[in-house]
Parts: sequence; C-alpha cells; structure tokens
Amino acid sequence: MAGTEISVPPEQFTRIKALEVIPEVLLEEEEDGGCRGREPPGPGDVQAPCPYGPLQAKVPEGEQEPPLTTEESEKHILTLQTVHFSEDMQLQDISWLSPQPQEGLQEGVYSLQETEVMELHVLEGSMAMASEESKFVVSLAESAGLLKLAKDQEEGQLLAEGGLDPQVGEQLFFVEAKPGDEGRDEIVLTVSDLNVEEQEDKPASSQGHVEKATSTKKTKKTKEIKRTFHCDICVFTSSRISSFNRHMKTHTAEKPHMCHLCLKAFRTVTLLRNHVNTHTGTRPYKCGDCDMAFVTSGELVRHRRYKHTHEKPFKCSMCKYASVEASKLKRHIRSHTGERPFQCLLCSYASKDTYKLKRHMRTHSGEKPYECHVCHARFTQSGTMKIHILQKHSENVPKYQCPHCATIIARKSDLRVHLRNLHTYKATEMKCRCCSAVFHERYALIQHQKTHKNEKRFKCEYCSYACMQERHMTVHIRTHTGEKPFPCLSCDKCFRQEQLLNVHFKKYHDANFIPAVYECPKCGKGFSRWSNMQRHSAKCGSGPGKPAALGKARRTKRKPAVPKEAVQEDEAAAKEVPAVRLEQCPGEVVPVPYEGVVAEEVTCDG
DNA sequence: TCTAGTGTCGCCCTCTGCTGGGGTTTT
DNA sequence: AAAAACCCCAGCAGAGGGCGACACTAGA
Repeated sequence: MAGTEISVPPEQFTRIKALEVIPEVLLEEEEDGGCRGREPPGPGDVQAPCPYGPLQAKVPEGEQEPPLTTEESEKHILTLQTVHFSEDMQLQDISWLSPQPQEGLQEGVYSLQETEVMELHVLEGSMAMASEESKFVVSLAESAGLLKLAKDQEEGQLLAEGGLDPQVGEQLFFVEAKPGDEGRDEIVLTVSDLNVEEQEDKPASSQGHVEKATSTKKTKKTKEIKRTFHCDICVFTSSRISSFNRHMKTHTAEKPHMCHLCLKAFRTVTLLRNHVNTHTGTRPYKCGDCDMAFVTSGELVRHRRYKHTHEKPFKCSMCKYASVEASKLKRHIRSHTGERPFQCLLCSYASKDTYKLKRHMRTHSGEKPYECHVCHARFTQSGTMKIHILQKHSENVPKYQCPHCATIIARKSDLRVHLRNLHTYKATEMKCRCCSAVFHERYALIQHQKTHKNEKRFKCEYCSYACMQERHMTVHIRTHTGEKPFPCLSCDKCFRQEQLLNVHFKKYHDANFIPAVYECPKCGKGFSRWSNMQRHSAKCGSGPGKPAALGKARRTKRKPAVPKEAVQEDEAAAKEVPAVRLEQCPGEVVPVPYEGVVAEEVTCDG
C-alpha cells in the first residue's frame, strides 16, 4: 500500500501522526478472550498527533487488540504523515528515527528525505537492542520517539494478541520504516506478522514477552491462557490491555490538558483539575478532625497520619524510627549509612538532603534571609533568629538551672557546655593544689580548693599557732625545739631561719650594710623597725615619724646580742612568707616586713 | 472516567546540638 | 595586669515533621 502523501516544506521534520493502513476488521477481545467486531477506520482517519504512534490511535484505551485477517496480517503498511514541528515538540522526539545521525544533520535528527530503511526489530525488544545498537537505543530511551516506537511495538503485540489472525493465535510484527516511495516527507512502516509469546500466568517479572523476530510459530490460543503485557521501557506488566495502554501513556511526554491559568500542561484531566484547584483554593478533601483541607485525597490521608492517627507504616530496620512517608524513611536511612548524595560545588561539604545543601549554600553566599523585626539583625537560619528574639527581645526569658550547682545559664546548649566542663567525670585524677585530695570532676575540685582559701590547716602541737603552709609550721616548731640549723660562718651564732642568718650577716659582718633607722619625730630616737618606732612614739606623745633618711647610718661594731624580741618574733612568725623584702630608701636599705614575717631587728643603739 | 491509595520530590519549618569568638568575671 | 574561667551569642549542621504538588496504579 502506498502511504498518504502530504506535501510539507522540506525543512520540517516528521512525526508519527496516524495509522494510514490498518486491518480491515478490528476485533476487540474481552478479558475472557472473546472478541467483538469493530469497524476499521477509514484511510483518511488521521488522528491528532499521538505519541503512541499510529497503532495506538487505533487501539483506544480499554479496548482490545484488533485482530487482522490472515492476509492483512502478513504485512501492514503504516504511513506516517509529516506534521509541523510545534514548540513543545522536541527535536529528540523524532530522533529515534535515525539509528545513526546523518552527516550534516543536526542533533542526530534527520528529515524524511534522509531517512533510510530502518528495520525495527520489535521482537528483539528495545532493551535487548541496547547493547548492540546503543546509539539507537539511547536515542530511543531519551526521546519520546522511543516511547512511540515502544508503543508501536506494544501495539504490534496487541494487534497480534488480539488476533490478527484468530486462527493462528498471537502474531508478531516486523516493522520496517523507510521513506515513502512516492513522497519524500513520509515514513512507511512495514509491519509484518510476528508472534507474541503466550504466557500462562507467568509472574509479572517474566521477561521476553515476544519471541524472536523470525519466529513463525503460531500457537493456538486457548481461554485458559492468560497473557501478560510487558512494557519494554520499564518493568511494568499487566494482564489487562486497558491498564497496559494506560501505562504506556506514562512513557510519553504528551500532556494535552493545559491549565488556562498558568498554561501548565497535564497528562490527564484529573491532574489538571487538581492543579486548577491549587489556583482556586478549592480543597475538596476536608479533615474530619481539624480544619485542614486538601486538594487530593492522598494529602488528606497523609495529614491524618501525621496529625491524628499517627500511623507510621515505614519502619526502619536498624532502629525504632518509623515514618509516615517512604521518602522520610529513605532520608532517615542515610543517617545510618552516612550517604551524602548532595555535594556542595564550592567546598567539601555534602548533605544528606537537598534542603541542608541549600541551607549550607548560604554560608558561601552570605545570604541572611531572616531579619529580627525588633533590631533588624539578620540571620542565616530561622532558628537562630528565633533564639535571638527570645533572648534579646523577650520577657520571661527562660533560664536553665544547672542540676549540679547553682549556676543559671541562658541557653540550654551553653548549660550543656557547662555540664561538660565542670560536671563531667574525668578518668584522670585532678589533684588539689593545697592538699592531697584528688577529684574526677572539675566542679568538685574547684569547690574543694575554695575551702583552702585563708585556711590555716597547719596547727602547732605545742601552742595555738596555726598557719596555711607546712614550711611555715616547720620554722615555727623550731621555736619550741630550739633547733637552729643556720649557723653564721663568721661567728658562732645560729639561726632558725635562713633569712635571719642573712640579716644577721649583713648587720654584723657586711661592711657595706647600712641599716634603716626610723627616727621618732618627737625625741629623735632611732629604731630599726617602723612598728617599734610607732610604739615608742605613742608613749613619747609624738605623731608617727617617717623613715629616717639620716644619711649614712652609724656603723656599729658592737658585738651583736641576740635580741630578746627576736625570739618573740620567731614565735610570732605566724605570717605566711618568711622572706624579707628589701626596700631601697634614699641612701639606705630598709628591711620591710612582708606579710608579717619579721627580720632581725636592727637597732641603732642596742 | 473517576477516585482512592500510594509514591516521589521539593520546600519549609522546628528542634537540637556543637563550635568558636567575644565579653565579663574571677583568680 | 595578665591569665584563666565562664557565659553570651551567632553560625552552622543533623534530624525529623509537615505539607504542596504532581504522578501513577488499580479498582469501580
């Protein structure tokens, strides 16, 4: 048969438009295998552009396979008409026509003039072809053309199943596509009979719904045999032709139902209606337990699971997590696997979901979309802003009391830091700097060490003297035992403290030593100690004097006598530091008691 | 053809927790 | 005065809840 010739401009591309030649008699086969007659369309029955291709056009959804007469089933010529290349029609839609891109043509798409004979081995299945004719199959897989072809294949199958030849059972098609003989702008598909494999309730996953193309086996169809329709593009199978047809529509890009408000197109009226409802705000599905309403029943069901029934069908096998939605479980699983599919292009960060990546990208862009309505400070995350407002601009700011101490902290996270720093058990012992106590918790250590503050833990066993440091007590004890471990190398004197020895040495054996003299402002009497001078001055009636700057002090060569009060001061060495700090006065060195620790009194007159 | 049910993707939100800089207080 | 300790604060990421929109299947 000759294809319909339609004159079109040569620059246009071709798209399958209609079945030109179909069997004379189409029979619809019921599920039970029964057939009913059906009038074939006329030769000029050209449908609107249909992604299924011409065969689909003649096998309406819900109807069964049109059988062919034996003669007609031998070879069927399909004519493809050229249609205008619409805006929403991609080049790739027809790229399947070319197994190999023709040189000088664009995008692997070629016009009918360039079309060569192409054998479409329907029986091989597109997937099986993939490895051998990858270019071709890839082109198909990525294009609606594949869908059309596959659909054509399916239709071929359907036609065969439907009884192209009722006497011979399933038949398969062998399809040839080539430029029309008479017209340069048409493709002729030559469809030869092929066999469809009979399947006796095979599982849906059963592959290979057709035999090889050269098969001529024709088996008798029986009512007990159930056929399964396999989608060559996906794993879909169905025992119902209507379901199969409906499914095949999902492999097309055709969306004939357009929203008049936003021009978005949809495949079905239902989808369009739902979409329009999003414009109009129509929400037919109302929740019986709250005021929420939804566009689709599915949204309502999901809402009820989230808010009311708390049904969580998707359970994690690795933990107790369960979710309402499968996608949530999938997302959760990533927390177990560590999978991070969403990689930041600017750094090494990768996220487990798209939102976190998007949120992360703000760290690169510097975007701070959240603004405090009070102080207009900006934040990268809403939660941060919320905390800010709560802490800065709200009354009755919640505080967090440490359960182990009296500390009150504004933020929970900071309380956690506090707990970690101060109240966490540490394996390594922390020693008290004042005693031998050890602790494993910093807070306890700090509290303990505070008890040592101003504490005179060292008590004399002979008197009431107590001091804070052991070394002071050692010195003090010598006042009771008489021990004097520091002998003077220049005379026979011994001293209990090294400092006393040093003072002695300077005073009596160092020619350069100039003792300090505190002079009573009333009587002029000199003292080596400020306190002694004050004591004297009180009796004398004069006010406090000042450290005498009398020029060079007298040097005495008197044999030093151990001052009586030296012993007393030894006993009074209740002060902490037994050191002597020397203060430099103009022209003289004045020993200044430091923290009550006394030095040997230097007297002027003895 | 309609509808219920289911699934997917995306978006936004909240809660949570850690981190490090900076200011204040304590030592 | 300096160092250490502590708290405040913003930045940032992990985990999960909830919903909008759309797609698809199956059954009526």
